[in-house]
Amino acid sequence: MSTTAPARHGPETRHRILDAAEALFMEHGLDATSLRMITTQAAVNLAAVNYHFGSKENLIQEVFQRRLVDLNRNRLAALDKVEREATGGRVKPSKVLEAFFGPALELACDTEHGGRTFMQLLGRTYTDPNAFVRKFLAEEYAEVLERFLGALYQSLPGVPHEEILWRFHFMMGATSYAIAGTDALQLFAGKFDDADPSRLLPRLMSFLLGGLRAPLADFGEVPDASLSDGEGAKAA
Amino acid sequence: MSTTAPARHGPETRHRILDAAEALFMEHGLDATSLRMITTQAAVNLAAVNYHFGSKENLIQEVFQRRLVDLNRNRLAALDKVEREATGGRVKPSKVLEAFFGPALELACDTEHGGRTFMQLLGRTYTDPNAFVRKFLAEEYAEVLERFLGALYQSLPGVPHEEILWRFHFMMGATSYAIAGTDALQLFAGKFDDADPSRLLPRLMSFLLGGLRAPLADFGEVPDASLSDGEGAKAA
DNA sequence: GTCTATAGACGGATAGAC
DNA sequence: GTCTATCCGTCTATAGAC
Repeated sequence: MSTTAPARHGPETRHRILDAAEALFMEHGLDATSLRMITTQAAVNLAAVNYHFGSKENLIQEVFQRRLVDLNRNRLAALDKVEREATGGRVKPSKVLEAFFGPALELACDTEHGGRTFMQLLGRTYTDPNAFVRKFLAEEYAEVLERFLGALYQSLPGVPHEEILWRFHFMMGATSYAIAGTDALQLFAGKFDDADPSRLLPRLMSFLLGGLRAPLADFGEVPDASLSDGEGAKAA
Repeated sequence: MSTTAPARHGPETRHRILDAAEALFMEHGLDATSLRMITTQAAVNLAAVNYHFGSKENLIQEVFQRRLVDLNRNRLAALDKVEREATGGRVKPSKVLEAFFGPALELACDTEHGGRTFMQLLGRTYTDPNAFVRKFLAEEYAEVLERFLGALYQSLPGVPHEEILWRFHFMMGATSYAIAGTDALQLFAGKFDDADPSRLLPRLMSFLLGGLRAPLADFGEVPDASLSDGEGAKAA
């Protein structure tokens, strides 16, 4: 076919390893997934992992980076768009939320190419005890978080930044659980009539916006207007 | 001292193992914590774990049960009280939330006797990939969940049960992250001026109530009154 | 680039003396 | 109840032939 005897599965092997690792990490967790499980499922040789990635830690890192780079780029692009189209320079909090959580939920709806699997994995990894993983995720998120927090500060003038920080934290928690736990967690097993992730977006957005704009607990002097959006939570 | 040469550390050894296990499970995760790490920290012999608990799985189970039994009993007692004191048989949603999340946050404030450690551990364990752990937690929660969901259904008449289910899911997610992630997660590292868990309660309650009572995304025909509490979120 | 074989460390669990 | 010593399995990573 080609010039010289080609390497049988050059870049293909890498992808198969990454795909298998992603699925198994989701199913069993980072720690409990061995390289042997990964290479078996990927139908490649055990040594291929260390050849292509050097170590399990590097493999983990690449599994996350592969998807996170796109996801966070989409988020920043969405925020750019929202800020460009803001009427009178005033960005609505709901628009900021949609720019951040929308792309994540969109990815979580992709059951065809593993996007859903990845988002479930990501959600539970935020609280992974492994220090290396947490540090890596924090670095990967630093820029996006900075941008979105800044946008929220501006869109909610008069609200203490610390309060916004907390609520953003709460919102990430609610979202992560909603994605990671829908069919993984057994607490609500059999209770959801409808686990379709595409119907999650409007539900979640409504909840998040309600929480974000709730009356402040300790700062009664802040006028309600600064917490308002000008419109109610709306379906997508 | 006593009659015959007594067993040197009868029940004490059990407690030391449980305490050490709790702390180490929190710090490193269930999987990454070896029995050797536990027995070293507890200053007991390696074989003591299998003597007292039979297996690592049983040890894990007892670590959780020890605290969960009390926590869930407190929750049910708080709900009983709320239902007894309800004016006109109508229980406010905010009271139901306080009965469920109040005892959890109270325990999370106990830094003296490991309550905080346990709640951080519990928060991340909800999404643990280990099927055994998830199944066990689900069973431990079944009764409480049933009772609280029923109370919420009654306190929010006209709101579809499925919607309440989802919002309860969101609320548990927000709470778990708030507790588990405050100093474990690095995403917001250095950003919180005040990580004092005792100040978390009013912040979180306000957020949760705002989310629970947010306008419904898909069911615009429900009157606002059914989502209202009669009072705003209030500080603790 | 792919493979086999194995090194070297660590895991949970147990047998049996005390 | 406590301890030492050990079995046996699995893990990551690597060396070296092809």
